[in-house]
Amino acid sequence: MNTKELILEEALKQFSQKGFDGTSMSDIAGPLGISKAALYKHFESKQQIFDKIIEESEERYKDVLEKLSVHYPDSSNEKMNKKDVDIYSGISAKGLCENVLTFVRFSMSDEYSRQVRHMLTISQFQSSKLSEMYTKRYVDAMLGYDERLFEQLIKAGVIKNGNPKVLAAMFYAPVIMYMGMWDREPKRAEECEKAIKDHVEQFFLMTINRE
Amino acid sequence: MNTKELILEEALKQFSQKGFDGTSMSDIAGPLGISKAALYKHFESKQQIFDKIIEESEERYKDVLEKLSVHYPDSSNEKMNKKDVDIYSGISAKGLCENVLTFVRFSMSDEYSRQVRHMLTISQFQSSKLSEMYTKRYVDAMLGYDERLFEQLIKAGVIKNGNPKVLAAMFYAPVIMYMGMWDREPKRAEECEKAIKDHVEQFFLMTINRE
DNA sequence: AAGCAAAGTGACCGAACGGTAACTTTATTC
DNA sequence: GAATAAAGTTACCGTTCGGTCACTTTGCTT
Repeated sequence: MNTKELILEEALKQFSQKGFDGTSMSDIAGPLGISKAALYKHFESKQQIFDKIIEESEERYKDVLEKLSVHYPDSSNEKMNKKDVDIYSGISAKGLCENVLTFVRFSMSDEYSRQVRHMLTISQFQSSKLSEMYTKRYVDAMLGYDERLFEQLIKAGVIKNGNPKVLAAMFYAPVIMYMGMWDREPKRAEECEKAIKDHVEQFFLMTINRE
Repeated sequence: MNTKELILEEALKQFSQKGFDGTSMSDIAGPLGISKAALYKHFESKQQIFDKIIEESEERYKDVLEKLSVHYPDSSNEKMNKKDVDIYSGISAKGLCENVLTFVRFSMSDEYSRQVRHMLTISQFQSSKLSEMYTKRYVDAMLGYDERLFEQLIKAGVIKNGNPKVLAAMFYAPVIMYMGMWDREPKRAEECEKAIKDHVEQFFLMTINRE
C-alpha cells in the first residue's frame, strides 16, 4: 500500500543481509517491482533511507522501553520487602526466568527485531553514532534495567548480597551471547535456547536466598 | 619489504574499518604507494585477498590455542586435588583473575587481534563459513576452555558445585560483552576494564568454596 | 471532463568499481 | 653486460554505482 513504508521494509531486509555498501538502489527497488528512479520520489538518497530506518527503529525501541518500565517497581519505594516483591510479575525469581525466556523468544522470532539487530551488528563500526547506539541498546539499557531489578531483589532479601551491576552483567551477558550465536547459526537455535534456560535457572539457584 | 604481506596488512586494516564492500582495490593500493594494478601481481582478486587474511588469521589463531593448551592441566588426571590445582599458574582463583585480565589487555591492545575481531564482527553474516568461524572462535572455543577448567576446579573442590558449562558462560560472556563495548567505544576503555575486573573478582567470591 | 500533483517510467549522466593489457623498471643471475 | 623474471606503471575495458532528467501514468479534486 504505502510505497514509502514498503521501501523502508525492503531496504532494512537488504541492509541487514548485505550491509549498506553491499546493497544497491536497484536491489531495493527490484523486489518491489518499481524502478530505482522511483525511490528518489520518496527519499533523497540511499543514506537517507538508511537514516530513516535507524530513526524509526529508535522510536520503536523507545516505545518498547517505556512498556518495560511500566511493569517495573517504583525505585522510590524504600519499604519493599519479600512480599511486595512478588506482586510484580517477573520480579520473583521464577517469574524472572519466564520473563527472560519470553523476551528471548520474541527477540529471536520477530522479523523486525532480528533485522534491526543484524543491521546494527554489521554497521556498528561505521560511525561513532552507530557504535554508541549499539552499546546503548544492547548493553547499557539492558544492564541498567537488570541492575535496578537486582538492587530491588537484594534490598528485599530475595537474592544474596553482591554488586548489582556485576550481577546484572553475569545474568544478561550469557543471554545476549547465545542470542548472537542463535543469529549466526539458526541451526543451533534449540541448543542456544536450552543454554539460556539452563543459565537463567542456575543463576537463581546460585544467587537466591534460602532460609 | 615483502609487498604481499604489506598488502594483506593494509587490506586487513581497511576491511576491519569499512568492510569488504566498502573497501576498493585503490583504497588498499593507495596507502602503500603503488597502483591498484600492482595488487594483481600478487593476488588474483579482491576476494582472494580477503580469503587469505581469513586463512592466515585461522593459522595464527590455532597457534595461540595450542600455546594455551600447553598451560592447561591434563584432563586425564583424575586424582587432582586442591594442592595439585595450585601448581598450574592461573588455575587457582587468584591466578585465573590475573590470567583473564592479561588475556583481555592483550586482546584489546594488539592491533592484529583487534582488526581481525572487527573484520569478523562486521562480516559475520556474509556467509555460513564466516558465521561458524565467528562462533567457533569467540564462543565455542572460549566456552570449551573455561568449561574444562571449571570441571577441574569443581572436581578439586576449589569452587562450588554447578554445571561447568553454565559457569563457563557466566564467567566468559560478561568479559566478551565488555570487550565488544571497548571495541565500539574506546573512550570507555577504563570503564570496561574496571567492569571486567569487578566481574571476575565477584565471580570467584560467589563460586569459591570457603572452609 | 479538466486540471493537477504525486508517483511512476526509461534513458542517461559522470564517477567509481574490479579487473586486464601492453609496456617499463628493477634486480638477479649466468 | 645480456638475459630474464618479477614487480611496477599507465591507460583502458566493460559494468555497476548513486543519482538526475524529461516524460507519462495514475488518481484525486472541483
